[in-house]
Amino acid sequence: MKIQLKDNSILHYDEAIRVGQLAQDISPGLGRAALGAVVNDEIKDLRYMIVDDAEVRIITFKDDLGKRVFWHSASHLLAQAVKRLYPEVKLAIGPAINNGFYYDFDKDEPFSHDDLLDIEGEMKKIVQEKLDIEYFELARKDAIQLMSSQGEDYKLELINDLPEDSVISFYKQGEFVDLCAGPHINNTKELKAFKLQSVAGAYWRGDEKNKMLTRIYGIAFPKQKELKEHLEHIEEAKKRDHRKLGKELDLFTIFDEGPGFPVFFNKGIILKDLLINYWKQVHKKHNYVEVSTPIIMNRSLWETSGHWDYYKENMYTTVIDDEDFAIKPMNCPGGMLAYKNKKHSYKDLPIRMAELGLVHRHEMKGALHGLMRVRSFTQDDAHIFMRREQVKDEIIGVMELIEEVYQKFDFKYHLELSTRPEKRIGDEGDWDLAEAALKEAMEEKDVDYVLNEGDGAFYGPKIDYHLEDSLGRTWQCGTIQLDFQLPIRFDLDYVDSDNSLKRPIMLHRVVYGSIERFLGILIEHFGGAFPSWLAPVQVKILPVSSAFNKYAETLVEELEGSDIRVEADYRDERIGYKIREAGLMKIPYLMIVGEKEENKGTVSLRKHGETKNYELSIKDFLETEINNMYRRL
RNA sequence: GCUCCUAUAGCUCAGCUGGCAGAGCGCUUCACUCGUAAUGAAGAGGCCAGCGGUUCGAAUCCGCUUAGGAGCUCCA
Repeated sequence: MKIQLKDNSILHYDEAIRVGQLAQDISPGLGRAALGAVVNDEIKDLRYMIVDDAEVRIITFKDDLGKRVFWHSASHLLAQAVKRLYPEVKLAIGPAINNGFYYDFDKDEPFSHDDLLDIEGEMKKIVQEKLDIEYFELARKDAIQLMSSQGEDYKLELINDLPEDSVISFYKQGEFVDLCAGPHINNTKELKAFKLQSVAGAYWRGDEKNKMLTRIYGIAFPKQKELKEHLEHIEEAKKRDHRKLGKELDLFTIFDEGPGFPVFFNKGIILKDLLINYWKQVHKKHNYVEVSTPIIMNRSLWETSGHWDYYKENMYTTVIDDEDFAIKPMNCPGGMLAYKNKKHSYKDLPIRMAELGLVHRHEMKGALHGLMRVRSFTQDDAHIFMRREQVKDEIIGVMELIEEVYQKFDFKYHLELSTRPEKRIGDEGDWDLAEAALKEAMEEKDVDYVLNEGDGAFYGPKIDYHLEDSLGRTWQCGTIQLDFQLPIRFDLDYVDSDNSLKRPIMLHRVVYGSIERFLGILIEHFGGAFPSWLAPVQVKILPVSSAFNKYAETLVEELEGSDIRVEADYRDERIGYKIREAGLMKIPYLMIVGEKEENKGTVSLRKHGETKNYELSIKDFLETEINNMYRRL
């Protein structure tokens, strides 16, 4: 007997029986429950069946939901093993995440590396025991009794927070029972390949006022081969780490003498300058004007802006002539002064006032991360002052600018919209207007976004652009934030057509976010092998022996005359050695020159990542390669 | 800031249960004048992150500090 499902998948007899049986057990109140993992003979792929109300769907490990189900079950496997080895440990929560799963435990002594190996061993045993993973429900009273009998205080807290009428569901495998909404795979035997990766601290319910629990992270796959590939992929990704490449490629470093304060070397500065030049070009095109405001300003400015009261622990302060001063953590107050410097007409708006501003913030030391999170960075800021009816178009304009820049670098990114938080200022009408403007802008641009309800700044809602690093961690770079607070605090105005004074609406926005963070992303994105327009050294000339150094010098001059960033390696080293070294520095173009080339007035061109050689003249090189390169600009 | 882990030559790392500080790369010098990813030889280079403790004796064990890493929290 076979059953045909909605998506035309075929189930075999015993699987179908199981579907029928389990479907009966599912309570109507349950959103969905996993019915089990089966191996489809034809597709040879691990599959699960999910009942979504009445609809039966089949998902596989390839689906995002399939992965989450699988990893969630792996987290239960982890918890079961931990409870067997350490019965005194209390369980907190154990969800699937984007790349694996974790489980939070409350344990007096932290887990050591060896403990992880023991736990993995116990997990393997449980897999071999082939325990069915069973679903059941309890009335609130019984659920509380069960969890308190097991001393699971955290689970009790979770149950108590569930709404009165909600179904309280559990999953059971062997002796192990866990409060859980599911779904899960149906038997521990499917969890064939897993690895516990790390131990970390994490606050209970993500609140730093709560107790810090011990979190174990892990990853699991249906097949050993997939696990191996995944772990290899991580190792490869680590080679692209911008901190490692920053050192290897001589771009930047961070000395112990200045934690969080990066030091850029010449090649890093070239990259920064290229980013800045491109930025200026794009902003000019989009009709921005540029200003520059001081790094240090007095206390009264920061009191007006509110930073002195609300942001003080992140600010570096000093005393000059007995007066308090602060080093700016943000550029906006300076921008407000620049706007206020003269009266504005409604005809002047929108004013798009850009500033590459160096800001300093006293970030917590544990938050620092290479160039991604530093204490001193350059924001590619701009403040747009506009009339009410210009808001949506200005937002769209900024979105288009950000897209233009990110596309140039082929970046993968996603958008997040954060709306009004509980603690906020300003009247509801302004919030309505602002949120509507952001939403409309995104709808008009037809972009997907993640909605973070209640996650906006206290002064206004925002759109954030998140970019991925080599390990898939995302970093907020671009942001568009509406702000009602500062125009009021600084009493900004413009003269409207009826000669009345009106308050402009302001938005803050950054495209790169910070030059430093963006550069970090950029380094990891290209793995240090920058496209030729960005490479700090574009061409390296390698004479085969010192007899050809003279010829190399003439080539250097010729290329420099065409504004190519060029170096030559005049050392008495073998050509193979020079090529290897230049290759490790990921220089896009190597020009090898010896007797043959000198006689013909050519070079032997070798492109990064290729072993082929092209013999051509500098003139041809400039006309083909370099023209191509700048055509992409 | 919190939890766990880490710190040995410029870089990457070895150094077992405490007993004279090691390698490769890089650097310097010499020889080779070289044809597409490492020429050979010699040499210099270390208060084993810092401070304290245990010990006859500490790179090694313990504590504190500093810095780094994985997360959490917070943020561009």
